[in-house]
Amino acid sequence: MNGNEDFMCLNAVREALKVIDGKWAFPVIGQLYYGSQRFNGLRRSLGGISIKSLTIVLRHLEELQVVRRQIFPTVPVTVEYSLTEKGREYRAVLMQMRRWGEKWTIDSGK
Amino acid sequence: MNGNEDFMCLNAVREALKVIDGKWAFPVIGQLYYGSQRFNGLRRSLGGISIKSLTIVLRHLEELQVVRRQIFPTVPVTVEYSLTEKGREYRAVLMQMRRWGEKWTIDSGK
DNA sequence: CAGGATCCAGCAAGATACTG
DNA sequence: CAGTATCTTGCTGGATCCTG
Repeated sequence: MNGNEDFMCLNAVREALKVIDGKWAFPVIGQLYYGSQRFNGLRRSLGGISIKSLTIVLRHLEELQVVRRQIFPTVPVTVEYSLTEKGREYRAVLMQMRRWGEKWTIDSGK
Repeated sequence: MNGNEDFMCLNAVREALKVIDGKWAFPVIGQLYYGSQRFNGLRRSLGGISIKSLTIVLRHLEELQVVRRQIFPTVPVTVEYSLTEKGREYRAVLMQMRRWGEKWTIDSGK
């Protein structure tokens, strides 16, 4: 049996699943594809996200090294969020989702 | 602006995201790639899933037409779950996740 | 501006008991 | 075997107030 290869594969997929875990991870990443943005800019772009939720999802993505956080010592402080190389390459996953979605979605109006 | 194309794209991705929503969707799909299985067979394969959770995730995937449910009028009744074509082709998404995961995961032991 | 801290509602999910 | 029904709990995420 090749259970070990299966295991490696599972771990890799699980790592990818972590990235889009939670209600806001995908919207945030999608927004960051447009370029780096600041905290409150993201809040406005994303519509209804709470301060807490945005903080948490950004910390989470930072931990996964998908998002980079840069602090500029202005007054008041400026913080910019952007995708890392790892994050930009995640686009391949989302594009594959798009292909699948476009092929199989009847998109019944609405 | 091509905001409309963005919108179409977003919808397609969202559709794909629905498939792996929840704690058990991916494990169940992964298990079904091995072939069609019955309810209690799935339960055993998946380890710690509860009856209720398995029921819910299967209904959910059935709704998305990713999983097919077949009933055989034996005594007692036999119910088999398998992936549809739509479900099998979802593998492309998971494989892309795998590629990304293998490229970017340091896999620090553990 | 960019959060931290706290409180709370709602849902996801597990445990258990029962049914055709 | 393949679920349904019910109870309960833990976590997700929103609302609100406060800070450097």
